Amino acid sequence: MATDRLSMIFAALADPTRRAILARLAEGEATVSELAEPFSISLPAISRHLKVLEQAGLITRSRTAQWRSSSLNPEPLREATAWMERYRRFWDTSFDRLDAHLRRLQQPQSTPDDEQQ
Amino acid sequence: MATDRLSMIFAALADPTRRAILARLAEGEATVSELAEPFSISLPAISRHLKVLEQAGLITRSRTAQWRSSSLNPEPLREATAWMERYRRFWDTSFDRLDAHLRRLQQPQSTPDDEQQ
DNA sequence: TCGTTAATTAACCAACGCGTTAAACATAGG
DNA sequence: CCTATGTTTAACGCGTTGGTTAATTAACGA
Repeated sequence: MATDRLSMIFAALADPTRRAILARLAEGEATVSELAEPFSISLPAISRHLKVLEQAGLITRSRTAQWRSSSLNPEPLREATAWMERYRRFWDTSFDRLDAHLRRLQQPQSTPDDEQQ
Repeated sequence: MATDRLSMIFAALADPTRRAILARLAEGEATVSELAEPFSISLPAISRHLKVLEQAGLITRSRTAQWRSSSLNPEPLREATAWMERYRRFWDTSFDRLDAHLRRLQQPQSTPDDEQQ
């Protein structure tokens, strides 16, 4: 498994089944069986997708009786968006204009920097 | 390899070395050797990271003489951000307030939906 | 043409990801 | 208790990823 948090988040999002699960959870919390219903894969497979999402912090889980219900935790999505946001000036033209404006006003130009490894 | 575009983008971003390469490319285009310099891994390894980034559409490559220079292509980052944007209302409180406001005004509530698979 | 430099491809290996089925665990409830 | 239901864990297969070193390709330049 990936060691750093951001890698875990992106890796979790790299699977279409997991993204679909998140989309479902956006409508409200759901049990494992409910989440598995739209898919043609086994329950253990779903169970492990949920573990990946949980370890990435994208869902939180609670138990009542024999049901484990998952609910969306958006925090990591905010983190991932924040990382990408640093590149926004490369595609968002209005941001480009803002960027140019700020650069005219202030002295330092900031460029995105990633974690060194 | 992942089949859909979004999965390829997220998978490409899931590696810290590749994110660092993107950060370096945000400062301007660079050759393979220049990109490899900060890392303690071999040139072939870097070469394959670049192939992953290229296939995800995150970089474009050009050649002059024996140098292959890479430059950032932000489009996929915009795509990925657009996907996450649908969940913004779950963490952004000002969006929450806007969302609540819109829900009060209009009848249908929209929830994010993912690609079915 | 020959050597040097830049980069990729080939061949290999260990670890991981994602699926399976079968077994085990946890809780409710007759 | 025993059984049914919901979920996870175990054990396995198989393709992919991410690294290595060695060989190959590509282009320049004396």
